[in-house]
Amino acid sequence: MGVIRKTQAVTLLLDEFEKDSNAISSTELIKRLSSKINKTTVYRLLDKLEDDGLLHYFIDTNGVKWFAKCKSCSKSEHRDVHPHFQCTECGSVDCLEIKVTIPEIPNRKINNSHVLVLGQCELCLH
Amino acid sequence: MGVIRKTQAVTLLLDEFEKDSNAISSTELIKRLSSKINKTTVYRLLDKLEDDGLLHYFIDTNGVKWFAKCKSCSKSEHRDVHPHFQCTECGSVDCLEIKVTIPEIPNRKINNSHVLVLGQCELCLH
DNA sequence: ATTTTAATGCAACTAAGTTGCAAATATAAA
DNA sequence: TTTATATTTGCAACTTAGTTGCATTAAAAT
Repeated sequence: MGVIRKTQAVTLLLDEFEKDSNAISSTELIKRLSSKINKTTVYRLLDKLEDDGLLHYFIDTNGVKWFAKCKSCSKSEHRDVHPHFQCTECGSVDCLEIKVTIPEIPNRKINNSHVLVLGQCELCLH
Repeated sequence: MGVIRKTQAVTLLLDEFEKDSNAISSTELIKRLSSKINKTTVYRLLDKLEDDGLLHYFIDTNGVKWFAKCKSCSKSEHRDVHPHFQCTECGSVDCLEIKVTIPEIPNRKINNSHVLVLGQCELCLH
């Protein structure tokens, strides 16, 4: 897979991630773009852009999928594996620049890890 | 909420967690119990038992909800907040006894964190 | 300008989970 | 032990996220 053509839909979708530096949920994107892009296309593009290493995603505690721009990933590897933070009050999600170390585990091979930190964001702490 | 009566359905559901020391996905539970308990009841009981501190849950990278027994939680707090491991080959999930430390983050209050480690389990490494 | 192939929209579908309500069943009270 | 009360359950219908097949449209290559 992966995006091959720079279509209008690709541009519109990537624009949303330029406007919004935080993560955006797939359903939110579908709402925002509903007048311009069909939801099937949104889902397909998100998949492709993730595949290309332009976006990464993760799933929050409600099962909602969130996407955000990658900073240093490529098609061959998602190097940009960082923790995410979700505010339990306003629900907003963003990427954390911190490093979380997962210890070795006997008899298992660790390939990857997903860390979601829950708490109150800067705004909601007031 | 919370479970008040020790009904047959509660017993059947908890039995599944006695049989299986790993985590079990909600859909798997619904399948296993389909002849005995209605899916609505399964969902409702899982919620209640989670609320009571008998089970905890988390969501995997596919958005599937997994439940497992708690070891030291109570109704007032889920103390048993540990990482989970999912095998990328067979899909099985279990609880890890390791401790993962999340560093402080400026301007945010951390309440909780969810860590999902992905890799190959003991069996799939053979 | 024409051809080729990827991308898109649409409608119909699937699968997970939820809701309202009537019927069943635990538990408490008599 | 029977009766009353309140929780629990099953069912059917619904919601919401995401997927599939296919015909049409739009990039890009020729």
